[in-house]
Amino acid sequence: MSNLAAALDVVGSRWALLIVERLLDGPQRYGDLQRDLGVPTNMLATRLRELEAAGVLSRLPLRHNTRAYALTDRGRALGEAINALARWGEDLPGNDAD
Amino acid sequence: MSNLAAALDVVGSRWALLIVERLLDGPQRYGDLQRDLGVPTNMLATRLRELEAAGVLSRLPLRHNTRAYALTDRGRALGEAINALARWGEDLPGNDAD
DNA sequence: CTGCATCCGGAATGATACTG
DNA sequence: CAGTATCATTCCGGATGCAG
Repeated sequence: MSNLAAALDVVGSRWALLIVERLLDGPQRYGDLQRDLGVPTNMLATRLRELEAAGVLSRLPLRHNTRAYALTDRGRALGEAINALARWGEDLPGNDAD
Repeated sequence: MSNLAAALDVVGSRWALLIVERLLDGPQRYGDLQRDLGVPTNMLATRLRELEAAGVLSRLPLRHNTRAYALTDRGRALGEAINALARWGEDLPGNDAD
């Protein structure tokens, strides 16, 4: 399996990269991600578990019943790929040239 | 919708980036992609149609019943994102450090 | 009130057989 | 060789329920 396939195996599912992109701005809580991305709650829970298992993010306990999700070093390493993809997305039809 | 979401809308489906990665080496024919990537034939046809519609690749007629798929400029612009993702994939568990 | 699990219908994906 | 048609399976998304 190629390295690209291995990467897509981890972050190739529907919301993974969007979640990581949001976390590049700093740790976020569950509800923040949910409202900000519009991701269904069950999908968010599933992706967060997978991304945590893959070492992309980790849970930071805040107070009881409240925690934040923060990128690990491996998660932050996705920044370049995410930025490259987002820049590519700028040139797609339907995006104003700003 | 963010630029990343727009990009994933085009190349976020299961085989899209793997197909483009393969085409970065130069134009390929249907059977080449199918055997090289192990992608199911119907998925390959679907993705090729979508990627062509999105302006990522184009068909090059070779002879009767034979054509090749080649990246457009927009398709080649995905190279950076793909390479970034592939480099990220190198550091995942299960990959030897070489 | 926030963080999740479960249930269920619909969409995406995959295996295989068949056609021009 | 380059696809299409069909059907099984798996994934996704919205609603709802429930625990801390």
